[in-house]
Amino acid sequence: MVDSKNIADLPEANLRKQNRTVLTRRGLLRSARAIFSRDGFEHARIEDIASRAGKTRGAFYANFKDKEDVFCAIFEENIDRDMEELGPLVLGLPTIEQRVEALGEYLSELSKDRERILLNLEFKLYAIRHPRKRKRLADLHRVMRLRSSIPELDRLLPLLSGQSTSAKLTDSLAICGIMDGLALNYLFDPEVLGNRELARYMKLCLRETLQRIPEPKKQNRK
Amino acid sequence: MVDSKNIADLPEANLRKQNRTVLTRRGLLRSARAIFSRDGFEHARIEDIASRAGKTRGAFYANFKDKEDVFCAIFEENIDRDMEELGPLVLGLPTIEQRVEALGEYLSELSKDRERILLNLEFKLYAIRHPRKRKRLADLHRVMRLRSSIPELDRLLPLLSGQSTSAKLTDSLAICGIMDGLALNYLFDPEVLGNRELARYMKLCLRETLQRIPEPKKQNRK
Amino acid sequence: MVDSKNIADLPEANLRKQNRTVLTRRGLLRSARAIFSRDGFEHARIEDIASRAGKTRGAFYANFKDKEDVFCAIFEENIDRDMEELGPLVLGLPTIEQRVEALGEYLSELSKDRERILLNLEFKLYAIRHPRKRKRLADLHRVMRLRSSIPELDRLLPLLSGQSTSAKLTDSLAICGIMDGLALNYLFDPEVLGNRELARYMKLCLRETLQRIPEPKKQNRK
Amino acid sequence: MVDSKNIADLPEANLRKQNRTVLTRRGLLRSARAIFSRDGFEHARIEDIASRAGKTRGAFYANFKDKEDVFCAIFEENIDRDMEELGPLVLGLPTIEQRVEALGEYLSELSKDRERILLNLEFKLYAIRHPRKRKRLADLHRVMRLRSSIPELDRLLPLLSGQSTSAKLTDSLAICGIMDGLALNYLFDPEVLGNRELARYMKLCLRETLQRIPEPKKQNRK
DNA sequence: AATGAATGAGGATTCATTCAT
DNA sequence: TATGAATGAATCCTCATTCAT
Repeated sequence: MVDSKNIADLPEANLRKQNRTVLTRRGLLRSARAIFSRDGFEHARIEDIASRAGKTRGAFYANFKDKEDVFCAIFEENIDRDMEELGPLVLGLPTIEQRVEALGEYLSELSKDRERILLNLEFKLYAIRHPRKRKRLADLHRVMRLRSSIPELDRLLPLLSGQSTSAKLTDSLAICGIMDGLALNYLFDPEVLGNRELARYMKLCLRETLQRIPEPKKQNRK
Repeated sequence: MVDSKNIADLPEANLRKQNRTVLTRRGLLRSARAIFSRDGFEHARIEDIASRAGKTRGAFYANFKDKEDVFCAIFEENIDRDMEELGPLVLGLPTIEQRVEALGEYLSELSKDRERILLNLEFKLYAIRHPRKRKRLADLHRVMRLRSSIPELDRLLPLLSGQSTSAKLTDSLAICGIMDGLALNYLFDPEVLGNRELARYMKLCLRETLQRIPEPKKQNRK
Repeated sequence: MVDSKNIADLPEANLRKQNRTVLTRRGLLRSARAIFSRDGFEHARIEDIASRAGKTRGAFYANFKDKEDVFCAIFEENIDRDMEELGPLVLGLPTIEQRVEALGEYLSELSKDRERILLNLEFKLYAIRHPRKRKRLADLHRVMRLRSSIPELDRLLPLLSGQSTSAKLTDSLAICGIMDGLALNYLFDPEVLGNRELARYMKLCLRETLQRIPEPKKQNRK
Repeated sequence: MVDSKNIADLPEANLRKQNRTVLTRRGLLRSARAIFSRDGFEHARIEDIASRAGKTRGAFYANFKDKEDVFCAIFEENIDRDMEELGPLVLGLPTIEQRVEALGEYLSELSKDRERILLNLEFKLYAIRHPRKRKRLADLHRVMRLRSSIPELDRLLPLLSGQSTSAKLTDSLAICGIMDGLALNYLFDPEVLGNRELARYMKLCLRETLQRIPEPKKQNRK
């Protein structure tokens, strides 16, 4: 008796319930991004994260184990989202120089996404400072790189094909690093380090990276 | 006689006392660098800073107003210290390429100074996140740039002379930024982004910066 | 069915929760009175206040912003409570002299309420010493006077009706002042300044106050 | 040899030294009065006391055992100073009413000496709150009363002669109490409780006190 | 799943007091 | 006697986390 009622009821109720759950979690994640990027990991308060999402601490703890848990969840979420945008953007372009141009533009645009930049730095600093956890976090980051940049860059930038996977990783990381640094300093002093410079240096480094192997063919650069 | 003794005594005592004070302060500063770089500004504990210097919290508060005060003091101390090392190092070299080489080497070496890199990032993040204080901190940083890099780089790298001051600032900051980013990512994943790459990218960007104006002379690069 | 249960449940739960909150707050206030009066505002420890109420510091801070906050809350609570007792007590009596008698008795009784007296002094000293806040605190006290003593005394003591409001205020404050002083000194040295004297002086001053205007009618005093 | 030199030198040196010592102590006491009255006993900081006297904490501890020590010293100092001023002021007047008038004027004037009033209240509160020490402090206060007010009031106000010593004490204390209270409330709200009222109530109570025994002779009051 | 009261560890800061000079 | 660096106890306050509902 009870069952038959439940069988009919539950799916619908579950659906709604599940939906609400998903929405809550999503809201908390969005909120956490904002707070972490505004205040940094250490200074961020669970309560601020919850209340910005219109919830209370209880909701937070119903969805995440602790502060570090959301923190990681944020980056796991990022992994997939990122390059989905990059592929379509760059793949269509015919020449390397155009791709460099588009990619540089894209990355220097990213650099102005304050939230993203600060989260990224926060993540790396956190990973660096917690050696116990570094492996886990670095794996997470490595996964991000492997899953996203390489396959994509691979297809995007055929000239890289000659390199070993590890060399590609290195180059990707270097480009990320340069982006990190330029973006950080752009936030630090936008008047001095402006948009234009951001883009210029991004492209310079991309170009270098992409042409490392066929370096003698300098005529390509024209 | 008694007087003369007193006259002699007091300064001596003062000297010793002053000396002790200076030593304590110096010790606390050194310790603060280590702790801030290890734990980050927010997570750093005053007690850790004090006890690492063999002192107690009281000694800390006798020397600094609060955490932020030491934090700033560290960077004020850096300002003068920094480029004193750079001048002698590079000025002696005759050709630009040699200077680029030496400077790149120096900067990529700096990038491996974990403490320094992390402090730097910490400083910039802190400044970015505290707009009220950003002006003060950015001034501090600007002063650093203006006082050190420019005059020095100016003499070091005559090819820059043609640029406006603000363009020089921009370039300096960009180089710093790239260093920040590469260094951060080197710490984050030294296996993937190694020494060699660090130096390579540093030099690439330096070269670009230094040759922006006379860009046509690309044959120099060979 | 499930719905109806939920609908019924939540308010009930809320009620219980709210109740608990109110009880906690009330307990903390009661406790704060005791501690403040025992130790004085400055010397009072939050922890003592909390633990005397069977709670921890956290509970305290969940209910009050800080020490000053409870302190004010205590007096805000007093405002209403006070004269509720005075009205019934005195209004029933027919002659002025009886009222003076009853009021004097009441006030000299109050003077022996150690907690109350010490809190009152503490409050006034605090207000005097914090000019920035004095306005706020004096307002609080003024309100107390205006809301309670005046309307009440007004009805209680018709002979005062002829006076201006400000004169009434003055007289009320004077009576309070004399009570403060006598009570303080009673606590300071009960052997020397005893009950009887307390009452005697209270009544003397009341009589003076109440008869200031119709002062010629000295025969009433008999 | 040494002696002869010392014999000649020391007295002079001692004199100067002693002088300096006395001045230091005096300065610290004066400063302590100001600080205690401004901040209250608990909140007062040794360093504030010292630095207001142009000295450092060391000088303080060279002259006083601890905070409570200065606190008591202040009142011991007061004991003698006080009524020295009162005698000459009042003794010359012929009639009781004139003396009441003068005394009332004097006391209401005292009530406006902020420092004095606050110190007095602080002293009494402190004594009340430290039962262990209360005896000592109350003795101190009793001595003050016995040494100063009574003998003086005795001579000043011959009508009191008929009373027992303890009754005189009581009356003195009552008058002090009323002064305390009125003065406190005058500081608390000078706009409402002004000069005039202060004096009026002081005189009222004095008159009552002084005429308690010959109370029937009401015609004297005219 | 969500609330919000309560806990209690954690850490900043203050200051009376000591002590070497 | 006086200085001032240093100590360390005392206490405020914050906040991650738990838990009853």
